Amino acid sequence: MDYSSWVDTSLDLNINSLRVKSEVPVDAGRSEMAKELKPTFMDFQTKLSSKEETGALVEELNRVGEENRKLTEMLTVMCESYNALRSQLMDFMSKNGEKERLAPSKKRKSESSHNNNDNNIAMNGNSESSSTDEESSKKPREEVIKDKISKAYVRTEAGDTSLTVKDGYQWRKYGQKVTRDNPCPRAYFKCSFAPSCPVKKKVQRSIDDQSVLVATYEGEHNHPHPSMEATPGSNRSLTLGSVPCTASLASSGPTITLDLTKPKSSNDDKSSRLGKDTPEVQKFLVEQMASSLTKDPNFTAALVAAISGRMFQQNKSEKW
DNA sequence: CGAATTTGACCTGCGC
DNA sequence: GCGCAGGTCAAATTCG
Repeated sequence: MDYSSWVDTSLDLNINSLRVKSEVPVDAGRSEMAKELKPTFMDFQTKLSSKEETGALVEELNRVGEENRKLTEMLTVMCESYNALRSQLMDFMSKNGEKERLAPSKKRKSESSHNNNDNNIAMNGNSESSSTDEESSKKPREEVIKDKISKAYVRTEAGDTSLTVKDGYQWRKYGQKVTRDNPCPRAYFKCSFAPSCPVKKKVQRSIDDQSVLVATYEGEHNHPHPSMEATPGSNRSLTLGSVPCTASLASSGPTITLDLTKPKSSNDDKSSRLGKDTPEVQKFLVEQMASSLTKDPNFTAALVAAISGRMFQQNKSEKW
């Protein structure tokens, strides 16, 4: 999918007032910049009276504000596109899921209802949440963990045989089992960061692609994310609500695996939280934008020009 | 030596 | 009720 068609991340920052042309090749631009900047700002200083200068600054401020507004709109559009696409995906998967469920299976009920994830098109979630009070009294141990189930797909390096998914939390392994439908063993983890945290995690390699780890999270953490407290920014994973979003660094660059398999019908509040109103989502998108901005040589050049220009301007005004 | 992991035994739910 | 399969427990083992 071509995400670049949604939003043009190479932002046109309208830096023409500084005469740093975006068409100038980067390397040439950087060397030319020094030559170009001095006369530009000398002209800028000498030609403008203080009133004009104030006006220009106000104009600049307005322009920046306008761009800020545009960015916000772009972000909104992007989020809406994401939501639309997501709902389409849910429709598609629910149709497929029904087909699969119609097929007679000798497998256990629980397996067919929420564990048909072998082909990476998973319908996970709360299909069992309709259990009656009678049932829940029969199995009190399960009632807590059945409410929040999410999946994360994490690509690992080829030689990596460990079943560890680095999502920032501390996990204690308490079991491993080879399941019938997948020759790769499934590892069972409990969250050990907080003693009372009920969250469990199952990690198993995908039967289709053994380099992909499928992590199934059950329950919700009753404590803040460890990386938020300890080393913010050191961990490149975050959790969007109960939906994990895992970033792993590969040789070709960061791979981001989002769990989009939450059923639309269940947990409507969750679904809406995935939208533009979720601060985590906005933070994540802003980080993505910031990342793409800093990678853009034109933006970097413009930033250098703007900063050096301001400094030059300030030095001049101090001297005068 | 304490914490973490491994692994076989046991428990539980489900289909027949 | 029996067998199967997934999930959990806990003693043994490994690791830092």
